[in-house]
Amino acid sequence: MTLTPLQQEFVLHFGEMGSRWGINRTVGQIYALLFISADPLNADQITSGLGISRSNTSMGLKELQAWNLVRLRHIQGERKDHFTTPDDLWEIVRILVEERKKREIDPTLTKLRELEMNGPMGDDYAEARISELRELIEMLTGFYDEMEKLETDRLIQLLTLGNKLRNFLAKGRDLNPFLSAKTKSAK
Amino acid sequence: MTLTPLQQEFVLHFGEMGSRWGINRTVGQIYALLFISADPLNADQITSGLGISRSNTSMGLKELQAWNLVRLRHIQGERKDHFTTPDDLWEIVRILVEERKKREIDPTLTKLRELEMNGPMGDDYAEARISELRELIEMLTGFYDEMEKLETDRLIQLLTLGNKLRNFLAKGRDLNPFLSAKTKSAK
DNA sequence: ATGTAATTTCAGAAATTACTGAAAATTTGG
DNA sequence: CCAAATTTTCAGTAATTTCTGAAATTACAT
Repeated sequence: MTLTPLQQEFVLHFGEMGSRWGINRTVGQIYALLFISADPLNADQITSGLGISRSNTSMGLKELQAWNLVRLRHIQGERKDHFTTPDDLWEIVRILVEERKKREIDPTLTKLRELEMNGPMGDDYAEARISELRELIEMLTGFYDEMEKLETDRLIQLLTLGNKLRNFLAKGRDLNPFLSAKTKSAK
Repeated sequence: MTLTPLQQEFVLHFGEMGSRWGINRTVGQIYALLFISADPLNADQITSGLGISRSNTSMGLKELQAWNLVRLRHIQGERKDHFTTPDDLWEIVRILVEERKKREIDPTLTKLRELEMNGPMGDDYAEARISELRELIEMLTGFYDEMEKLETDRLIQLLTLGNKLRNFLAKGRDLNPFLSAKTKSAK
């Protein structure tokens, strides 16, 4: 399979960005190719389109499926497996956030709770810092859970509120005392 | 310098998570150590505390400074440079989001705009997909810019709104027509 | 100015991660 | 159930990244 010049450039960019996104070059390229292809592709098309080995394609697809970013789609009358990305970009965003949370945040939250569980160990500053960090992460993931529940058009509404947001969170109203006495001074 | 058992475990965890966060093990460890240390540390303390080479410490600190995650702090009467993380966790969150946006998102946004600029290239599906993606990223970064402007306590107020959020974004009110006719059907 | 302390740079070694080709395993159509 | 097609696995190799020690540079005190 030959890529159009536009596909080519898009795919190469995603390959280069891959390392910053925590995936390797070919995984980035495979994803990009599926993303800008109108129809589902089979593994051989990906292999020839990207000029990589068939086994590399297999591993890349496996990783993308583990990320939930790629779907298997059977094509009528075709024997080979075909793959595609979700059409709905919002679904992709949800998946990305969810998976990154699972991989990058949840393990740390678990570890922090575990460290707190082990009871006071006489290391006051470190203990304060750890529980402060845990509280912060809980607040952020709590907010994420709320946003997660919103239907897409409600979410868009929130994202495009613009300065109406500042209005809603009007001065002096309903202030949360969370930050009142932080370790700031303790350091 | 010897670490307390609590510090030790915290530091090791950050080291292990480093690869998932896009930094290497020692950089993660250095950051973690500065984070849970009550006082600023100098490079030799970090070196002995983590059991790494002096030059590795130097490079790690350099990278963390490029990330804006550690600060140089001069200690009265001390000749060596001392380093510390910001005390305020919210500041750390802002820095992290800002830096990740800069590294992981902005280059792609630029590339997408560039591809669109190169004018229609007769690859309709890819072009539609690219502009859809650009619009989405612009919306998300626009929202980020709004949140960026909020003072910390206003931000906390928003994050802890809980189900009041759903109330505010009440059914049928002020719906944004963004998603009305997407490429969904085009694929 | 000079010597010492502190930091950075950098070439190569070590470790890790990515990729390939061949072989094994699985799936499917007849 | 067989044979062909397809996919996956995996051991070895290639490529990349990380880390170190030695040398170079910079900062500082006297």
